[in-house]
Amino acid sequence: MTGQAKPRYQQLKEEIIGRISRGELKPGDRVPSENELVDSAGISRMTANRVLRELNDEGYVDRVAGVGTFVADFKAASHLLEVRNIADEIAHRGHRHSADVLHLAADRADHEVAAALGIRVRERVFHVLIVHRENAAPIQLEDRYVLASFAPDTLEQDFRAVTPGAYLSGISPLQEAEHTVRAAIPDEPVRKNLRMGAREPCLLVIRRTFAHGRAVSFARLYHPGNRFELKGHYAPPGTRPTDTGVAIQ
Amino acid sequence: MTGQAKPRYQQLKEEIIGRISRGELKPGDRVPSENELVDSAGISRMTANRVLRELNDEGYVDRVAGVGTFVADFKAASHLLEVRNIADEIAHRGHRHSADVLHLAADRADHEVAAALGIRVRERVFHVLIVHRENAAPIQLEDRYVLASFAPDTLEQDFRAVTPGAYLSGISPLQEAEHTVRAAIPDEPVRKNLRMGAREPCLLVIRRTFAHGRAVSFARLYHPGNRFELKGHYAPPGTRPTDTGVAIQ
DNA sequence: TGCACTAGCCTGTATATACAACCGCATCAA
DNA sequence: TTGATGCGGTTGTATATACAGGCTAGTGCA
Repeated sequence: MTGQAKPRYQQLKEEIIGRISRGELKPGDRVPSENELVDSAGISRMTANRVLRELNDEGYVDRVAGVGTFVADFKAASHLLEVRNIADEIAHRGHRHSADVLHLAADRADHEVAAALGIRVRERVFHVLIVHRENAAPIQLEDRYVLASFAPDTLEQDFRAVTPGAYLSGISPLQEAEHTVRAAIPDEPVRKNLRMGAREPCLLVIRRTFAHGRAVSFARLYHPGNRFELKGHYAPPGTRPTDTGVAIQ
Repeated sequence: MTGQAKPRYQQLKEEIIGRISRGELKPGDRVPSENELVDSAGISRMTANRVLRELNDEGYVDRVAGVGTFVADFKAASHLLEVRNIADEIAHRGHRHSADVLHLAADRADHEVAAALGIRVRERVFHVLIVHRENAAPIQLEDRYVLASFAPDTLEQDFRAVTPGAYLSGISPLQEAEHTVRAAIPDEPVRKNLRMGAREPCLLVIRRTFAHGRAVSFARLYHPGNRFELKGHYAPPGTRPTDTGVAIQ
């Protein structure tokens, strides 16, 4: 009824991915070598090689000949998941990033937030509101809700120094993301915080990120339409695509 | 001087990818089987298997046990490359797609178009302007320039039936895309064609697609901000991400 | 102390072989 | 005519083996 036995290389891949996503193996940790898998799992080295090679191809681990196999940093994936950390993005252009935390508290989920995070209405969630600036010009208003059980230390963070996205990635690799991009006319508070003109449109990115198979964060990212654009580049399969948010020059 | 000999499996992969991208092998065509590669390339079957398996993983080919290996339809990739064919997208929602061709001619490239396509200013390019509708409501204004040498039959196409994106994909698989997303206030002609209100923002997608390593098409896609949004979902590595454009309900 | 070398582990590639499952088609039997 | 059978080609998986090349730590020599 349940179906065929999965191939062994697939079973072992899933077991290792499971260990990574449950946090038993963290970025930088050593993964069993081919020979260790041969001994522990009773498979041939070619099969062990396939397990680790495919995990490498899929970005879960990094392999270094002569050294070993290690759980990958999830930075590359974060490009996709976070439209790249906005602080890194700004630094990459040689500009200066600064941020102000306008709000940081445990609030109650409204209907929209509850639906997005899969929790009950009025359940406790961490809520943070941050303005990000590039060389003093406001470029993003981040309105984010975080599942309290996922990141219990949220209220102690200094989000001027570490963006919420980076903080969340550090807790556990964010494995899945869903985002929606809209053009909209911002309401008064948003317009004020972004120093936008009266009838200027904004680019609104609504994002949910997932870890351990459930939504852990829900964010609305507002960007001034005349100073910001999203760029994406899709390269042929086999190479890694990149997505970035950039300020219009 | 030139460097290491590449591994044979890699050489063979590149040779087959080359045949696909030069159009010698078209979607649906049969790719040499593992045993044929064993004979023709003088390699072992395990190596031939790796060649075809990785091409399959990277989406270049489809493999069917007991039948053979065939060049893949590039539909899946087109989701990424074309923000999914808008006609398919609308049909997928059970709605009716219609389109009007407002302009279809060989025009001269201005500076922006010339730069985007890597041609000289005033060089001849095909220019097409189309309004796409979902159940009679205009949802996209497509302002596209196509490299004449790439698609010489452009002027004979009926773009009410086949979208330019689908037409171009049929000529040769589009292998690479670059896009920019902005929020903007449309100018008068765009606003009129999309039946948009006076101060309504639009979501503007600017896209270049590449084939054979060069830009072949440049398009500006305008969408009414209150009726359209872009959705993306990034799944864990190993699964294929999808990107779609959807109308707001 | 400092340096060169080597042993040992690791990944990367490649071969030869084996068995299972799947598919299409031709052949054969009812 | 219809249905069943089997064969050959194809992919999918797995093993055992081999050699090359990279890296590290420790050994031993100067």
